[in-house]
Amino acid sequence: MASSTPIYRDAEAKLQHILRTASQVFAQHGFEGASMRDISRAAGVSLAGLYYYFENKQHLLYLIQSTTFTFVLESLRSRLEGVDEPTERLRLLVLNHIEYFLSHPNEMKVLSHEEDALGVPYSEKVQAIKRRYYALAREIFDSLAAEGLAPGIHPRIAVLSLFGMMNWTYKWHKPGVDPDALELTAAIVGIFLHGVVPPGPESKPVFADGITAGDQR
Amino acid sequence: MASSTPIYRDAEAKLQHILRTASQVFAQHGFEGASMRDISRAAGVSLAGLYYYFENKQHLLYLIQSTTFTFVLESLRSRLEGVDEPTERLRLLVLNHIEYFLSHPNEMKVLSHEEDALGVPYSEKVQAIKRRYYALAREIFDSLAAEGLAPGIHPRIAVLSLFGMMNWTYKWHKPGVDPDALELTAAIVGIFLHGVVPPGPESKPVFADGITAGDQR
DNA sequence: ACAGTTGTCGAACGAACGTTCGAGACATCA
DNA sequence: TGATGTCTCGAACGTTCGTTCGACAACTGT
Repeated sequence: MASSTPIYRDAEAKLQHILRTASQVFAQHGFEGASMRDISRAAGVSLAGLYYYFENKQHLLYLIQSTTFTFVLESLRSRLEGVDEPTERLRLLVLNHIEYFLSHPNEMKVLSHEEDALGVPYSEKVQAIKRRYYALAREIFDSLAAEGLAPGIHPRIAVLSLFGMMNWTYKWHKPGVDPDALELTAAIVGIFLHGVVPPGPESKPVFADGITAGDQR
Repeated sequence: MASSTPIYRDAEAKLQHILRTASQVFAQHGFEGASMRDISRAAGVSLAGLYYYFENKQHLLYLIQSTTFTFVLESLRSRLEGVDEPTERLRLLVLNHIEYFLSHPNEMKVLSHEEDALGVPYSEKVQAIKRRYYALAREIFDSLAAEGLAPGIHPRIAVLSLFGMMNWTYKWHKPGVDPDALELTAAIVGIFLHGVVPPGPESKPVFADGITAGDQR
């Protein structure tokens, strides 16, 4: 059973090409704003020819989101292997995320920006991957928190704030002028772990009632 | 000249009603995904009747973004008046932003999500407000930084990371289950200033090369 | 009572949309 | 050579899109 591989002349490669091109078009005009004609023109495939590779426009978006998200998740899993130190695991989470963001900006913009564009049944499948990804991040954070946590930090909010810092980058990061993945990762991890204020002898915690301790200095 | 007020039977109020309703529809389906017919139905105005209040769909989006952004900016300015302490000014920035996010989720989602949906000439006007808002935030941060900054923090990245934490909230915040504006503000300011790790005698700075200082404990 | 402005709407416009269909080109293996 | 599966496409389908137009009611100031 050596030659049980499917036919595949180069259909698989062409699908990947279409997915990459469609990501670019979706990133530029949004899912609803981009037409199948835009994609067919950009990919160099006839309008009808596109439908050989997927069932409809939603399915196309699903393919992009699903493969992108799966790759990011699996890439993180493999990087995490054999690493136990919680801080380093957190750094790998951020690095993996940021690296993919900067190297595949179109795909990641589509992933971040078109979350709600998918309808059932596609949405559930993507949600499932997202939940696994979040659970892994949460697990990493909880290990870190076990070593000690600043007072008043809710784990859920901490993790979502971290994702906020990471996912927002697609809105402002300009390759070449802004820092690369390694430096940006260090910056975000630094802020997340220790904040922007240097550790001092007298700390000034901020309470929910708005009173800042140690006002006069 | 006491009765020099414009005619305004209730046109201004009705425009506000349409803007609110349209924000809701845009927030739900996205700018491109929402049709003028959706908005007319939701607002209880005929399709043609909408065009008495604005020139076209883009103008409608512009009105939403412009008034929302202007309100947030002016609201922040007035809160900042007479407050000099940098930490408290930063807290007011976050509080103002988060409060409006939680009290006007539709408008803020449209503001965050449909940044690129506007074309010239509308886009430039909104960009101008955004630049003023960012400049004010940057000014607040720089005052804070003048009192001391953790090593390796780029101001631009710090401010944009803060905006990331704040602006990402619309993707996950569930009213009633997640914290209210005051508490959420305290959480975000706390992370931004001091991070999630408690201040300890031996700090563990993270360098760009990925080596964590003080590995063994 | 009249003229003018403000506000509202049904009906229609051309354009663009996602999707389908049947035909045909090309390669494969009998 | 002929049958079969893979891949591609022009042309068209019905629907929905943003926008416009002309008519008309209601209110205003004279």
